[in-house]
Amino acid sequence: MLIATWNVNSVRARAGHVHRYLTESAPDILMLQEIKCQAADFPRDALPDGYQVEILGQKAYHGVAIIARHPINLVQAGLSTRRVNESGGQENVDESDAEARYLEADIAGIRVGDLYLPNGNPSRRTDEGGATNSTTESNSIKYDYKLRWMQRLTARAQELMSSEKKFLLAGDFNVCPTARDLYDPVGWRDDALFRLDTRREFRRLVNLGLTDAIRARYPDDTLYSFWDYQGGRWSRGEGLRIDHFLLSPPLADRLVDCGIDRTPRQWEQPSDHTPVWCRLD
Amino acid sequence: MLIATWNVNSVRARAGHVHRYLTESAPDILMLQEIKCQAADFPRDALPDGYQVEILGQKAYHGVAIIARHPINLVQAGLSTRRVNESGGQENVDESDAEARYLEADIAGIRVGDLYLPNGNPSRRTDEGGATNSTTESNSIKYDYKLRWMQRLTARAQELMSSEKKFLLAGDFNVCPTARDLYDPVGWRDDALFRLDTRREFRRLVNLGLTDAIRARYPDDTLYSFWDYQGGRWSRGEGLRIDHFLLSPPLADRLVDCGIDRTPRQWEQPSDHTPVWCRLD
DNA sequence: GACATGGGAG
DNA sequence: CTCCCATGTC
Repeated sequence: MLIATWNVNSVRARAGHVHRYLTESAPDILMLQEIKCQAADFPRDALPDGYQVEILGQKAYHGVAIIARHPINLVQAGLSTRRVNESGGQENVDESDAEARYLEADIAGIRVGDLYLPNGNPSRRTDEGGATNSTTESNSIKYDYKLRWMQRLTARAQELMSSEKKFLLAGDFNVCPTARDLYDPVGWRDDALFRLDTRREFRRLVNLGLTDAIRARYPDDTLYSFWDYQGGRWSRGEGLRIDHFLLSPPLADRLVDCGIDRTPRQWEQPSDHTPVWCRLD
Repeated sequence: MLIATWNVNSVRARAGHVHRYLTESAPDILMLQEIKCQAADFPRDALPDGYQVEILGQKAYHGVAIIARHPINLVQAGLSTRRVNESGGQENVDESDAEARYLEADIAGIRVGDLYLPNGNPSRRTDEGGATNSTTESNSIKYDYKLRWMQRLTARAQELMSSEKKFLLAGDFNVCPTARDLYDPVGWRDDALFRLDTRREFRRLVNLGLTDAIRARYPDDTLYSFWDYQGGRWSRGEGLRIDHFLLSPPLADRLVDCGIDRTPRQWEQPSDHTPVWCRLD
């Protein structure tokens, strides 16, 4: 069972890449982030024969999709616990569902959560004083939103830990878990992707008992999954590891191999992210 | 000597097409219209080895360029007679030079004028009366500008007829000379490309003694050089003949063959125009 | 319908 | 740097 995750930075701009990746790597499941379109605009011709797709989309931004060769049984879209009842009753939409960032499904006996965690920058709110030029620093609205979103994700993971046997969370977490996971830890000290508060919240999640597959398999390697378009980061080899697979204990036991496939980052007009994959027996 | 003209509708969007056309058809001279960029942004990699280019560009709209395998000796950019003097003295810019639409050069002993004539639509100004709902029709500002531009072009052609032996004018004239030159003469009766005033002004130009090469070679054929993107005009075969070669008498005598090459209109993401070409001995 | 622009986002 | 959108031209 081969499972992959990929932030494609617009599935319409990258339909050819998605088709090529599915054809050449033939994953059983591919979880996409930042599809940047509504479900109706998802390019179906990106899917080779035999693949199906479930989509949580919105206009212009965010958006996640799960592509698989097995039937996809949708469990929930969004992170809120309350769902719409069948008689059209009250839906209690969590703040974390305002944007299309989370899709959960059962596929071939595995529960998968596909997520696109908020970036959170700018991290600090800067109130500029007039003549004094004084600045007071507090968390920005966007950073607070990120932290709350992470808390909601952790709550969901907690539910899954209690109730489910086999599940994984994969996607673009927008978190560098440790200083080894980015090219310039000092320069990024205050960035929402690496701030101590971010890493602490990520550790809370992992400490539920999840396994960061890539780091478990390669404890000491420098591995990145994202290289900014700006500043020639790819050619300088300056990236971040922010796309992750978190495996629940029974799936961690089934981990055969995993890796980061840098090939698609070298294709024409690539996404700034490249696929991360896991093979389970 | 093979000479071609092509409205490319953005040379940056069509750099690959221009390169392919130059490679496959190998014209000695290619005159482009609607390059839609400043000279500095012209994609030089559109030129195969051995070709050079002279550009009159501006931001976003219009813009003409002459590409050739022979040295290009620029004569003038724009239609005004007065030029900048070398000591930086007064330049008398004609109204017709406000937009980048005309470039004239000597190449291999031939004077060529590359032009992108104003479209002129909307043709009529409509003053809506309030309660009465009356409308008075007079020429629009854009149509008047087109007619004046044509008059200035005719004046330039008159100068060339008097002083020069061999010259041609080629480009996007935005004029259907006769009812045979568009798919729906009745429907287009009032359009700036086919209005009687437009055709009359075009005839004044031709009547200086110029030869409309395509029509001279194919007196009775239905031939188009432009098919609107909208309404599936290409697939319906509904076009306009608005791109022309006008030859002065000595060049008309040297006309070996000419045609409209519909191939590039069938390439991926094509221009709405296709190249028109002439072979002179 | 397919270019251009400028602004917002990452 | 490379997407998205809205508006404007033809």
